[in-house]
This record gives sequence, structure tokens and C-alpha cells, in this order.
Amino acid sequence: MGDFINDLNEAQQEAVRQSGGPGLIIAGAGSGKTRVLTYRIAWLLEQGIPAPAILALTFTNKAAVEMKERIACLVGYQAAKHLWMGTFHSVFARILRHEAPHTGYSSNFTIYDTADSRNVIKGIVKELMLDEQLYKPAGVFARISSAKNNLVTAGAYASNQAIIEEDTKTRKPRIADIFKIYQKRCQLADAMDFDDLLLNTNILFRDHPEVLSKYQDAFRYILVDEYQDTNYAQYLIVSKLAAKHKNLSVVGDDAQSIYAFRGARIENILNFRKDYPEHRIFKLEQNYRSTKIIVNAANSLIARNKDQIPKKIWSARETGEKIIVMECPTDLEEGASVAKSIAEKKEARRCDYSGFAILYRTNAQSRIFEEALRRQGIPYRVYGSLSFYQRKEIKDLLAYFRLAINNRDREAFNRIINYPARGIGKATVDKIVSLSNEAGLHPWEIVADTEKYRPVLNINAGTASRLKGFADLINDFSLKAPGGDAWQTAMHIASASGILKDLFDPKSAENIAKYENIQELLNAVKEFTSRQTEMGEDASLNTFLHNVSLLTDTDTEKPDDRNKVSLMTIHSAKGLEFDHVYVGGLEEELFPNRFAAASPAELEEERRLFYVAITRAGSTVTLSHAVTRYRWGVPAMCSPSRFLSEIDPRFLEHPVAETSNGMQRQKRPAIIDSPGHGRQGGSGDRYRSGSATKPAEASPPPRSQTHGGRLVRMDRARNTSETQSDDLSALQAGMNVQHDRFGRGVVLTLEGEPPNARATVEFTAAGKKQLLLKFAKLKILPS
DNA sequence: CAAAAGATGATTTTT
DNA sequence: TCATCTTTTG
Repeated sequence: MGDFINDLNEAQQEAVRQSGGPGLIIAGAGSGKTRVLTYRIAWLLEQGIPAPAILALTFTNKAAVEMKERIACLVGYQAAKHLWMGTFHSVFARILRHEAPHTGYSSNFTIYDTADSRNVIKGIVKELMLDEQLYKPAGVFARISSAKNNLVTAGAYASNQAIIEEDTKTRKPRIADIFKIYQKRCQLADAMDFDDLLLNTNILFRDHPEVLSKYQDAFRYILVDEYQDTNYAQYLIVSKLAAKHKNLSVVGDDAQSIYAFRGARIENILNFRKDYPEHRIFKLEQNYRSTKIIVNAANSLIARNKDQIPKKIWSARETGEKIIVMECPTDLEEGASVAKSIAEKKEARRCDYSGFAILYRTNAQSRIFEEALRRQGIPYRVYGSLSFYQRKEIKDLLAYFRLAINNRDREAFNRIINYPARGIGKATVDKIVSLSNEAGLHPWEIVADTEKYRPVLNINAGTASRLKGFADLINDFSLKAPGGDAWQTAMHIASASGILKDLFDPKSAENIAKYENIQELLNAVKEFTSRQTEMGEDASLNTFLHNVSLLTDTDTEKPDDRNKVSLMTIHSAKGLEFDHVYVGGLEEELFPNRFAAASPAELEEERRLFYVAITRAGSTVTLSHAVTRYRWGVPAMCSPSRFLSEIDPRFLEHPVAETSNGMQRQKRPAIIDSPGHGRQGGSGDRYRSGSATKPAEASPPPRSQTHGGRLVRMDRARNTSETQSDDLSALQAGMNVQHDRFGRGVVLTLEGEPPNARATVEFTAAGKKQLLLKFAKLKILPS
């Protein structure tokens, strides 16, 4: 051991070996940031600092896991095991559970996810009989969340003049009331949302100096990753904990701060020097990832932001190729060009698809790239779609776990009281809820004592016994959850609840997928159980749930994901690297986004986002923009992003457009829609159909697929009728066909003329059906 | 109660 | 446009 320090350059070594005191490590893109963090922790351990005296905070689970693994590689698993390492939320959730007597919550509190929170708010808005159009759950929640991130409690919110004025301006003066009720509800349900974890930690430390002092003493060394992304609540926790020993190392890059929209404060890193006058600063300026051209191009871009920590990022790699700027007539052609370029580059360089990434500003852009890649037969993977833990079936099973462990968890209760259907209808639930409101009881208390409340509830004997059945079920689970074996308990719950039975349906593809997802969750429980057992630690379902509530991605690489192009937003690409990066949609209004254009601060954040995008690349960067792009179904003219002209032109190359593109451009119908025009609320659609805004392209029939994106798109739009009628012109009685929903069948008769031709089909599974060929997606099967 | 029709509304996202 | 949620309806 000990030799590992030689893997590092001088600046990195200094940062690693800083003995104590506050240190600011400015880690430029690709400068080996994670390496420095992990080596520093390993070095501290080697100096004899006990593992539990080191606290390392990250933003994502992924970063925490990666760091743990790397440290274990350096110093061995046993030595690394007792480090306090994890996300802000998971570490402080752990502390809040441990300090439960001081918090007003139990140690088994539930963590409400965003969907739970919005649900609670939705209910409150309904109860207060507020305008649901105005008080939309997501908007109200965002307001509450940002208040909490700034340590503004419900009480402080209501008495804060400036905030109330803002809400009055947006005609939502009752948010303060909603906030209060929301907070009370969460507490009654023994539940914290994500923001509460940080807020309540601050409150705990504020109101219990002895507790704070305990942790100050315990954490002799504190490290924070991605410091530029900390919000105020996180900033304050860190300052408080570090106040005693002042051994605080923060790592970050102000140029990569891209989360202000969710409360991150770039000032935290910019002000570190003022907060800790005795600090030392370490600059990791050598970029190991990218070519000189890429690094210099990125530098020329980011130089336009004010208020930066001065640094000179440089690369010792080869000069490399210029950044290519592709202009495409349409968004569809952008997709096609990118796909084509990827295929060519892969051939020319004999590299793997996994070295390629397509990055974009908004998720909506992914579809076009996906279609283009699919057409070219290029394998790809889209990141950041619906996460595993947000799927309905997963949330359902987790709700059983949650209610078993915390009977007061109302969101879990609502979710499963009648799922799988057990004859407890809305009317019954309403009665329970109103009684619980009147009597100040938890719904669970009513359900758990049906005998007692039956007369007040005014329900019949059948309903009462079904409620009792539910209560018995949950009570049984509650008994099993805290001890024993998580996997056994989970299996028991999955089957006794009826979820497995409900989803076991080999005929429905949807249910099969859900069933498999449940299996996957159970596998995760199993893995957890054996891991914990092996290490001699608690393996109860209780502990499993505590660990899992803060997980969002099971996006662990599956083996079949290896040779694939990655598609993702720039936000989710942060921290990753690819040899060849394509950034799409470099157009005004889209990137920089329309919402950012007005404010200089937000514009700077967009610019940092672009900086992040470019610096993901090792060898080549290709930037593309379309001249027209469909936005919400309406074609819009797009001018090239200002960012394109902010990169030093010496690093850019604009290839001459191909001839077919040139033709296309001349044929393009005049599009009146200028950016930002023609779509306000729902009026856009009606407006379009009756006016000249309607694109003229509708008249000529599609000639061939190669003639420009627009026509391809039309094909797709009419897909159901057009391609089907082609296929089905040969359809005759007696043929075997396949239907998406009904499965296999035999055509009995055909009648009517297209477009209203109908078929009568006898399906093996579903019986005799009359189908309109225009709509039914029938496939002819060889007989 | 489930499927179909209608309404809505739409950056970025981790915890 | 398109995905998602709510309302309607057999």
C-alpha cells in the first residue's frame, strides 16, 4: 500500500495529501476528480484515521457506490466498510432515524417520494376547494420544496412578506396554507419527503446542540463531492458539521453547475474562499479525457461566463479533430444524419457503439434519434426514462412493505386498500377518510378495529369483514417485517397480498412485464438478504425498505447494454464520458432554452450545460441543428444557437451540405411560424387548422422515403391506415392473421370497400370479432 | 369497473 | 404531437 499515490500528477497528489483544514479542490472536466476523492480517503485511512471518523457525501447513489468500490480496491473491503459514505439524503436519513427521539418522527418513518408528495397536495387542494387549475400539485410542490431547500419552514413561509407577495402575484396566495397542512399531514403519517430529510437535519442540529456536537466530534474529516450542486440546506449542514475540526475538503467545478433550477447554489463553491479564509485551494487543470481541440473549444465557450474561479484547463492529448457543426433542414434529417454519421464513424474507426453518445437538451428530442437509429439498425439505449422504482407494480408492492412497517403511511394505505381488488370500494374508503378526519384518527386505526367503528361507519357486514381481512393481512405483515429474513417476508407479502396472482396472466404482455418487474424487485430483496446475512448484519424487510426508499436507479448495466449508443439528456450525462459525442438541437429557444433566455444567470447555466456536453467527449464532437423542427406538432423555424458562435471558430468545421439536402431546402414550403409564435395554451391547434399556418406539405402524396424528413414523418403519421392497407390488400377469407390484442385468428368474411373495409375474424383466444381494417393492426400470417 | 373518449399541458432531475 | 390524467359510458 502507499504506492498508489504515484499514479497521480502533482496537483492531484497535493490535494490528496492535504493534511487538514479547509480545502477547495477545483476539478475541471476530465481531471480525475473521483480519483482524487477516493485516493484522499484511502490516504486518510492509511494515516491512521479511523473509517467512522470520515464522512464523504455525494449527490447520487451511483457516485457513492462507485467511490466505495474504488476505495475498497485500494485499501480492502474491511478497512472501507465503516466509512460514512453516501448521498446527503441517505446519510442524514440514517442520522434522523438514529436520533428519532429528538425529531418528532419515529425511527421507522416513511420517505415519501415526489409522487407521494404531489398526491398529498392534490388531496389538500381538493379539500380546501381551491381552483385545481391554478393550484397544480407539481407547481405547489415545487414552491414548497424550494422553500424547504432554503430552510424556510411552513410557519416562516406564511410570515415572509416577500414570499407571500410572490404568491399573490401568481394568484396563489393559499400556498402558505397548503404548506402548513401538507407538513402536518406528513408528520401524522410519520413520513418525510426528500427535502424534509435535509430540513429536519438542520432543525435537529439547531435545536439539539448536544446532538450536533456529537456528530461534529465524530466526523473528523468531511469530504463533499459536486460541491457546486449543494443547496442551502446541504451547505448549512456541512458548515455546521465541519465547524469544529474544519477538516473539510470540497470538490467541484463551478463551470459544471447545472442544477440551480432545483435549488443548487453555485455561490457555495464561489464563496468557499470567503467562508474559510484559511483555506487551501487545489486546481486540477489537466484534462485526461479530451483532445486539445475539444478542451480549447470548451474553454473558449465558458470564458463568456462571468464570476468564475479562474483556471486553465489543458490537455496533453493529441490536437484532434475539429468540432463538426451540421446544419440539417429538418429535425428528422438531423436524426438521420446523426445516425448515418455514427454508422460511418464506427466503420471507419472500427470502434464499438458503446463509445458513442447522443446528448440533447430535452427528453422530447430522443424520439427522433431513436427512430433514426432503429431505421439504420443501430443498437441504442435511452437513459433516464421511467425509473424502476416509479413503476406502478413496484410501487404497489413497496406500498405493502411500507404499510407493514409504518401503519400510518397514508399514501401506501390509499394505494393498496383496494389493490388487488378486494371489494373495498370508493364509498367505503370515503367513509373511513371522513371519519378519520372527524375523529382525528389514522385511517389505519379505523380499519384495524372494524368491530368498534362499524356502527359509526355505517357499513354492511360484508364490507366489515373485508376490512377485517385487510387489517389481518397487514397485521400479519407488520409482525414479520421487523425481524427475520427480508426475502422470506417479501415473498410472503407478494403472494399473500394477491399481487403475484393479479399479475400472473400469460396472455397479457403488459402483465408479463409487470410480473417480471416484481420478480426483479424480489431478486433485489434476495440479494440484499444474502449480503446482509453474510456480513452478519440485520437482514429484515424493515432495513431493506430503509435502504431502498432512497434509490432511484437500478440502472445497473445489463450485459446486453454493452455495444449500444447511449441516448440521454445532457443533465444525465454529467460525470460520464464517451469517445464520440453528438449534441443535437443546437437552436435558439431549445438550447439555450426559451425559459432561460431572459435571465443572464439562467443563460449562464445553459452555457455551463453546453460546456458539460462538449467536455463529455474524448475524441470527436458533432453539433447539429435543424432549420425547421416540429414542436408540439407544429413546424417551427429555428435559428442556430448563439452558443455555436460562442465557440472560437478555429475549432469548428462546417461541412458543405449534401446535394439532396440542398434540393430539399428549396422545396421547403414557407413556414410562417416563427419561434415562440402561434402556440399559446390549447389555441394553437385550432388556430393552425383554419389558417395559413398549416404547412402546405399535406397536398403532395409521399413519393419516396428518401425525399426528406417531412415526408417520412407523414408516412408514420398515417401509418395505421396506409401501410396496413398495402399489407392487407391481399387479405382473403380463410387467412391466418395476428392481432395485437386478440392474438391469432382466422378470417371468416370480408365486406365493404376501403377505407371502410371490415373483416370478421375468429380468434383462437378471444372468439369472433368484427374489425375495421383501417384500425385493427392485423398482420397476415403464413398459413 | 374497465375501456373509450375527452382534456390537458409540455425544460432540465436526484433524492 | 403525444403522453397522461380525468370523465364518461356501456
